[in-house]
Amino acid sequence: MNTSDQGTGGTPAPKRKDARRNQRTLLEAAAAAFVDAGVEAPVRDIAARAGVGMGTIYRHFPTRADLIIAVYRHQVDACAEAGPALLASSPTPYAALEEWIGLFTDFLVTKHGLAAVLQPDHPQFETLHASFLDRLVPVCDQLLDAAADHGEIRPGYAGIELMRGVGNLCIGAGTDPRYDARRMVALLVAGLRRPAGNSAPAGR
Amino acid sequence: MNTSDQGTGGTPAPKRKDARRNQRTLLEAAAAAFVDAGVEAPVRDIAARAGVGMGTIYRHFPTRADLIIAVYRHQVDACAEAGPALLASSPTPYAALEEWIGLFTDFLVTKHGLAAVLQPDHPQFETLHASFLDRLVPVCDQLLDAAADHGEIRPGYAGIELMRGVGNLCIGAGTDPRYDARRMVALLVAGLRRPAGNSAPAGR
Amino acid sequence: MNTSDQGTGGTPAPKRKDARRNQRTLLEAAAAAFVDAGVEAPVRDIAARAGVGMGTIYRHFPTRADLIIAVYRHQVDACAEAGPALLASSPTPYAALEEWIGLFTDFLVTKHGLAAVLQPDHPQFETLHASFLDRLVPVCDQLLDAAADHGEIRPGYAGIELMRGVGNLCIGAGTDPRYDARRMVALLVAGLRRPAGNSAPAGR
Amino acid sequence: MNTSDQGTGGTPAPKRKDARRNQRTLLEAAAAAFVDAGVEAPVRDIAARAGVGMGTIYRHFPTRADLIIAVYRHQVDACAEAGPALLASSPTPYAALEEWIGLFTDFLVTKHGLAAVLQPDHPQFETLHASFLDRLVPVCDQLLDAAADHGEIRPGYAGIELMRGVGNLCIGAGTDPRYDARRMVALLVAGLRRPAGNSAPAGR
DNA sequence: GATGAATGAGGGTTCATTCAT
DNA sequence: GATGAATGAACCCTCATTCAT
Repeated sequence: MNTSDQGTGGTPAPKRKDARRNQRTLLEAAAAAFVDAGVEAPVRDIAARAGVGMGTIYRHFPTRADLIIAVYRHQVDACAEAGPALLASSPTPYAALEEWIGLFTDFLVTKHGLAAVLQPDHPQFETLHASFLDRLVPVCDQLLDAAADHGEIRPGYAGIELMRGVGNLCIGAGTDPRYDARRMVALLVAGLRRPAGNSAPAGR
Repeated sequence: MNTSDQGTGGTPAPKRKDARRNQRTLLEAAAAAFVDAGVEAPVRDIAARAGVGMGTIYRHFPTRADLIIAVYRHQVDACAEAGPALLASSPTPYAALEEWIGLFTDFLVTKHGLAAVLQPDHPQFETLHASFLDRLVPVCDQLLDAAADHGEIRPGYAGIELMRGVGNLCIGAGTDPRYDARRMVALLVAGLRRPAGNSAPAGR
Repeated sequence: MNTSDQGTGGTPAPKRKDARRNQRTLLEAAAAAFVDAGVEAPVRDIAARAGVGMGTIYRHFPTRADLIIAVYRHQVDACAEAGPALLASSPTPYAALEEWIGLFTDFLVTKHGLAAVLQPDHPQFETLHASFLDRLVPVCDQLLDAAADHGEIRPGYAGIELMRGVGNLCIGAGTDPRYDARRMVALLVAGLRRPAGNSAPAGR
Repeated sequence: MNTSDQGTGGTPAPKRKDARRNQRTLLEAAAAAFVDAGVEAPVRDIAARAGVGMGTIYRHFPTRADLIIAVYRHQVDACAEAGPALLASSPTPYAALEEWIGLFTDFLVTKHGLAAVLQPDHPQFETLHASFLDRLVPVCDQLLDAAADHGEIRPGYAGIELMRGVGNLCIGAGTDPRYDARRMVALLVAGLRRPAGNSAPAGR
């Protein structure tokens, strides 16, 4: 596994040292701007925070999706890697699933505005959508399968839908004190549990 | 008691026949525009669809919130009224809850873009938020209470959070065939069920 | 002198009694609106104050100039009529002039925004300009001539320019406590006085 | 000490050569537009005249007040600087005052539409008002004081009111051949003269 | 490479004026 | 005649994106 940033896709790391430093500055500035103004923060603002010109941003990240992906890259990676680890260390697969979904939820909830990005509204965001989910969905699938095999949850649920569901539940988290995204996510995951006896959720 | 639009409040029906017809046209155009472009669809576009000038929209609906509320008014009313009816006709309160949430979900899923509106991001949307939720939350509370009293679900969940959760799950429904909002909503509602024995969802 | 409003021009008085009442209401509403928002007050506002439709205003006063003229008609008339009276009753023609200019100034200063109307900026306002000045300029000329004949002021100043000057000095009166239009008008009129010996104002 | 525009404050000169040229073009276009359409000339028109996009105007002059100030900056400065010079070179302070007011009048008369700006109507124009008057009023005060000390004029008149008065007299100059603003200004200044014997202007 | 100036589409809002009812 | 609904031109302002320096 080489160190150059080629894994799942994304912008290749630039050669020159100063350019690399520049890119890091940029990502930090973007992350900060995203926190304050959402992932749709004006390019000019991000550039200003980073102390660079707007052109520099466009050079490094031709589309906004590229920038967003890069900003959250590391955290997505960390989350992906946590999956197998949790499966190995948790008492049961379901517990691992709960834990892992919790990690993902924390990630989304903390990063204000990110969740909204997983919406396939804007055409440009397909890239983005794919980039995030391609990395995490297999992990989620693995956890779901393990829990299902273990008889803890009803089978037939795909990682992709669970991820999208959790993502959606996290939209707007933190803006309304009466809405606690984590509680709702917990409810969703609880819904997966094999019911005591009857009354399986229909799903239509 | 005349049939004109006096129910719960909102924009009073205009006097003149043509204006009334116009208002209806407007609402239909807006609904269509919302489906295609979300509730932030440009005023100009909505006016063009309706074949009227922009001023006409501003006359009938001074703020965007007024328009949105008016567009969904009837459906929200219908949904609110369905609650008690279902409670009376269903075998158990939980069944009524399931059914009712299904209605709400259908409403949101069909009206693409509406769900995004329940986000308390934009200040203007407080009005809107209130208008929708004030009407439906009490109904949901009633159903939740009944089901809890009946021992079918765990107590302690508020209508507001469930509504928000369901609303969120419906965001972007229909844009991705792999994501079925109704399935996820069903899962969420299933999560409310009193667990057979152990392992209550934590909720943090 | 007959009572029907035909003197200097303007809208002929309508025949029916209710229409005449309507017109009075309109003028009062317009006057009030002009005080609050200047002579450019939105037609809709004036109509609303008068409790009539906008169409009614357009019927009675096809152009804004017509309305403005009508609103100030009586006061302009009164001012015009005061000229000869003052000339007859004042100790000297100059005193009459001072007094009369004072009346005119009071009229303009009180009627916020009117002064700005005497500006020949907007083409439409020629009508207006003429209407006001045609009535008052001869009076002013008469007073100037009398004072000049009496040796109290330097000859060669026309009523039209003095009126315009006074009108201009009244623009914006009342918006800035440091600017007292009446003081400046008094200065202007004082400037007309035949100088003791030397240094006649050049005028370039 | 470089020549770039750092004097009294205002918009800093941009770094790039093309931007600087652009700014000049803009100022000329704005000046021309102001002459034709007043200081409220549409941003689009000014931009079109200058052959630039509207954004360019907003970049250089974020508010309309900034633009207006910049347009008249140099001339206001020149006028301000002329005051002390005239005082030094003129035979008497009153002569200097006459001369200086003449300069100010020429400035206003030539720049049709500027005078209207000194009206404190629109809130935004406070900035503007201040910017112009803060520069010139002290000069005028100095001249008034000198003339008063010299016994040439009656004391008690403030620069601010004289400036406003002159400004007002210049409104609409050049649109009506029968109105010569310079003549009226001369009259106003003549009114300041200590009267031969009696009859001081009242001022109310 | 980096910069940030310039562009201009895009969206909101107001209000004089016309004209169906 | 009176009404007030509808029209749409005219403005304002923002910001993604390009490209000269």
